[in-house]
Amino acid sequence: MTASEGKASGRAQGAKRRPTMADVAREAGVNASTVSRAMDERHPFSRSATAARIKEVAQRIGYSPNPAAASLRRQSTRTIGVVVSRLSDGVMAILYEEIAEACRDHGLHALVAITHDEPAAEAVQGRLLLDRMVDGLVLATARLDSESDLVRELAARDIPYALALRTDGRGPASVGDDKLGGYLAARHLIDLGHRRIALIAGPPYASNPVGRMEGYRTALREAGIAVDERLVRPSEFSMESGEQVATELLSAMPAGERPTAVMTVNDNTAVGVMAAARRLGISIPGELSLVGYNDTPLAARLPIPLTSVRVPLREIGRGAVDILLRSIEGKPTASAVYAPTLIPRESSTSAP
Amino acid sequence: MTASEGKASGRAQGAKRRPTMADVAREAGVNASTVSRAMDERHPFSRSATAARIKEVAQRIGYSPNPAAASLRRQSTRTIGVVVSRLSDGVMAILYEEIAEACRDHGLHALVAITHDEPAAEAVQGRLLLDRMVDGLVLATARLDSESDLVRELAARDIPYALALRTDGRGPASVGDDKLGGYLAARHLIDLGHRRIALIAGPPYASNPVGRMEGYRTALREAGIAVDERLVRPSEFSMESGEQVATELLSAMPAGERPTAVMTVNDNTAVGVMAAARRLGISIPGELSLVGYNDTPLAARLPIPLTSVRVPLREIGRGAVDILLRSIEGKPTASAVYAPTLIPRESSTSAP
DNA sequence: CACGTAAGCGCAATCGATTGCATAACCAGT
DNA sequence: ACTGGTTATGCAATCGATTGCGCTTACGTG
Repeated sequence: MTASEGKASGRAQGAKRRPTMADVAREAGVNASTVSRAMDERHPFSRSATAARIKEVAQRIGYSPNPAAASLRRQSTRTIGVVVSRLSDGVMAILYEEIAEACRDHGLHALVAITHDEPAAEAVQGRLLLDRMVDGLVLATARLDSESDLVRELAARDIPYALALRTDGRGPASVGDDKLGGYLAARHLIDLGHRRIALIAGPPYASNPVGRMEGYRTALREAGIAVDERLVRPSEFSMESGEQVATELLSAMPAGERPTAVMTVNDNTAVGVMAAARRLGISIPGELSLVGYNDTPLAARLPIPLTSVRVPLREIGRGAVDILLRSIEGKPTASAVYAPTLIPRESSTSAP
Repeated sequence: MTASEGKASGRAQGAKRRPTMADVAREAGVNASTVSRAMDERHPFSRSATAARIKEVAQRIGYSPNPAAASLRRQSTRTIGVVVSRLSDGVMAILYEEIAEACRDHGLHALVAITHDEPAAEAVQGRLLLDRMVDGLVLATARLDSESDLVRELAARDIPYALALRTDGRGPASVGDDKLGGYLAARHLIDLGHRRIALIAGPPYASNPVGRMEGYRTALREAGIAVDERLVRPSEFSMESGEQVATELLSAMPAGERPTAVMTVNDNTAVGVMAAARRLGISIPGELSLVGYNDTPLAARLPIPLTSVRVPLREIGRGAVDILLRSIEGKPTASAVYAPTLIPRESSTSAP
């Protein structure tokens, strides 16, 4: 406890009540409404001499506005909600960090809610955020299969929202170009001379695997390679699932027909493939080239550095916030698609 | 846009104004204050027949309380702030998820703020949270070296807080038993017959590396092994740093004196060691046993599954919230320490 | 010099929930 | 029937910032 400094405002009470706008007003000899206007950067008055003096007083007595009071009166919290499946997923975590930073740049705050990948939790968490009076939502949990209850509710209640990272094929979305990413990965392997290229594709309800598969098919078609459907496998996003699917793929196939390359829906799955390959005694990249997706920090540092497709999460996050802001301001919105980049590393090499 | 459904409450105005307590009161034929009491679960009246009827009405017209108004009047937001270094760090992300869930169980909300490991950002982010009127803070950014500006300010302004995961050696903290964890890891390697055990220890400003090193020293002393200080190296927490330090450690040493085992401050660092070993042609676990820390999901799925020390993040997170709640309620607080567990996997085996 | 216009600023209402105080209703005990 | 004691509920003030309305002042122009 520092020795009690003589507070400039000579109030007797020793209590540490948080100063309010009225305190600033009294101290500056103006009305509270003037203080309010002085503090509001969007107001031209806030750049006048009086405003400067008021801000100086505010600074001195340690005033900061009470957001509850402002939200109540303004009927807007300057806060948006972000719904993600989980933060322990590196991609989601980075996406959220970018969204939060973009918000700060726009003078907004962000609240996260987590669904743990349970589809029913989306609506629950979304409503929880709406109860907190958020001005809009960013959803990173969109699915292609069922129309989301939450999205329907948002549309019905006319609440602004934006989809990020994944799309439901309808709403305004900020996403990576999965078709291009899938194409780049496949094309990379084709250029290295591979002809038997497997795809571990992820679940069909997510837009990303679907787009990436399309890109894969396009690249193969372009190169005159017929797609062997046995080499295209669905999976979950996890390492476990990747390992399991890869084990099936690599073991249950006559030696000659075994793929010489695998591309996966994400880096986690690729790690699973590495584990499976090691267990089966298949060397990477000697006998099997491998390409992941997302270029998570892990990819570059794996014992065998992983070729991966880098997704511009920063742009996707900022794009989602931009869409949402336009929507909040009542302007028309359009989806945005950002191009990924292939990062070649040691896990992919020329076909044997 | 779905066709406008006739809202149950027969108000004429087509606008979709959010119903307020006054609406519920009118509909139920009581005063707003009665509605307030009926909704407050801590109030005995909320379990009466009238209360049930009021809640039914609230449900029907789709009322949910406006938290801004409640916070303003109550002078408490029922929200706590959580300061972490980054969410893209798996351990921090899980910790935050657990804290958020613990909060929900207590009817609280959680707000995250991110410092990106910049010491100066802690105070900035903390103040931002305080400006939002959070009722308390959980800090996962404690350092041993400098006394934190933020902690000093919290103490001075008498604002409840709890440290999580890391401690500054002073404030109330909820942490894992790093001394025990370090001991378990070292003991495991000693039991496998290793005598030359290196430690990549992490930076000295964080409490965890320091504790783990202590445990390491205790285990070695107990086994009658003199600590070779050349084998104890500081590092950052990153994979990059792990790889660099491991490269120095493993290459700049006469063959006979090279360690037969390495334990690291976390799994990331261990991945870096794997990369370094592979580059130097040292096989794991054949020539070098490796033990990580934190048991991140990655550890089990690495090409060579990593022996690691599992930290009870759930308990640590909940413990931090418990401490904070007690502090908010004005009760005395005490630090809590939770025991970790060693999870043996393939990366550690008998000494050559 | 008078008048029009705009900027500066005060007044008071307002946002929606909570809570101290007061009144009314009700119950049991004697 | 009366009294002391709950319990249910209404009334009105309150939390702190915002904002429409309108008065005052300053400045520029013909």
